Amino acid sequence: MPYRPTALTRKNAEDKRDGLLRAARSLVATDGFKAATVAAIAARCQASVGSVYSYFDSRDWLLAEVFRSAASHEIDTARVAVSGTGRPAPERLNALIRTFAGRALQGRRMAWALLFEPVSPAVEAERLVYRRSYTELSEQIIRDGLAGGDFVPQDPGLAASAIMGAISESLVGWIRPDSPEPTSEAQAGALDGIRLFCFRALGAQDLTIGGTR
Amino acid sequence: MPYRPTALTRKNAEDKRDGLLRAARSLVATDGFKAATVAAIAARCQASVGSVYSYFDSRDWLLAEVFRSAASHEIDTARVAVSGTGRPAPERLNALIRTFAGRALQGRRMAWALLFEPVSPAVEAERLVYRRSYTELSEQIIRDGLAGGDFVPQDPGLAASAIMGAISESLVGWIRPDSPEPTSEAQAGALDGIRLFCFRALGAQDLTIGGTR
DNA sequence: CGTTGTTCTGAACCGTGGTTCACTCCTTGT
DNA sequence: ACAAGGAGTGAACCACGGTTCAGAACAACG
Repeated sequence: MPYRPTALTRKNAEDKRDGLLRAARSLVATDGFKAATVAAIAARCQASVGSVYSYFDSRDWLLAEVFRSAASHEIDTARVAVSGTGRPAPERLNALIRTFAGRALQGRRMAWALLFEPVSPAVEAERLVYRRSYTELSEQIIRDGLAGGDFVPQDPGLAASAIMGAISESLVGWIRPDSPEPTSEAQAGALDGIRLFCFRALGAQDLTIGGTR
Repeated sequence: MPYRPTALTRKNAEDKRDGLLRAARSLVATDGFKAATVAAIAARCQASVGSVYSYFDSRDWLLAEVFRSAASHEIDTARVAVSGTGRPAPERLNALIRTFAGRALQGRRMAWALLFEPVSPAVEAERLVYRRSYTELSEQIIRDGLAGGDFVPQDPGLAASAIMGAISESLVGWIRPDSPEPTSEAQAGALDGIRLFCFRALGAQDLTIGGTR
């Protein structure tokens, strides 16, 4: 029954919307999509459940937007890391692996949410484009490497999928919600193992190209 | 209100239980765990919802048992396919890939259910041991191959995970519920691509060892 | 047949969390 | 001041499917 909003009209509507979005995102980053109930999101903003629905059509849309924003941030980061068509493909692939796996190990809960947590179909659709973006990034690098003779001939699409799968599966043990925080040595070791695995799989001649650093 | 059971007392209790299990399994094989509601399972056996609970403690347990039985059948098949400690590791790895991927492409809906469909935590726990079994199978082969000098030195655990991930991810596009049935040529092509990818990743010298057939 | 014990039945119940909407509170215009 | 209108509120609503349980249906036995 109290009415608290401190001098904000629809001028601040965008702010409010962003606030809800940020609240939801923070909940997801901490405890996954499951925990981002409408009630919890509203509570974070001292808002009411009902008001959420004046900014979003449904919880699904809200969460889809959260996913989209978080995912596109990840993708953008990766895209920057692998950019530079002139750079050697192995080096760029290494950058992709380092960025993808490194960031996942940093923000484990969010990575889990983005990659593995069961979500509603609406959010799953976003995940599909997210994964596909990564795979396409990888595929382009492989194509370039193929053209430059860095890798042995193969189907770039299949290779890209397999590589993303290999990385994901290697990661899943580390970022599973109830798994203990890995030591940084363990992380480095895993990361290097993944890199070697992928480089060998692609048939890169020099496994140290675009090496550890 | 009618009472239909045709002359069956608790002597046939096991049969009835099996019937429910089989009904559930068939529903899962057709439409996934989601579709295996208690009501649907009961209906398949001309049983009532309530009677299901005289054979199973809960739906979760029932589905966990369905998962266990289906999964262990898969694992057993794979175990047989890769058996023979004397056989060369590359050949055994190839058998694993062929069995795993081939069977998944055969029974796509069931493979989807076992590998990817979102399920309750109780069933997810079963999935964990299922995946782990496959990974261990793969890991053992890699260890043997390492000992025999078939593969280049590497962490067998990491390699096993990565390989399972590579296979799974390469498969997911083909067995996703709404994806079209792939032609057998496409299947063969994908399978061969996966095999080459894995062999290269492990650093097998002769990629044709344990080859297409 | 009655009695007793067992199994089956399915409508009602329940927990959960997204969604709605009649109402309240505040701001703005006159 | 007061009316109009927009924003916020949260309890009630709803959908869904798993779970329960009081009673019906049946078989076995005397």
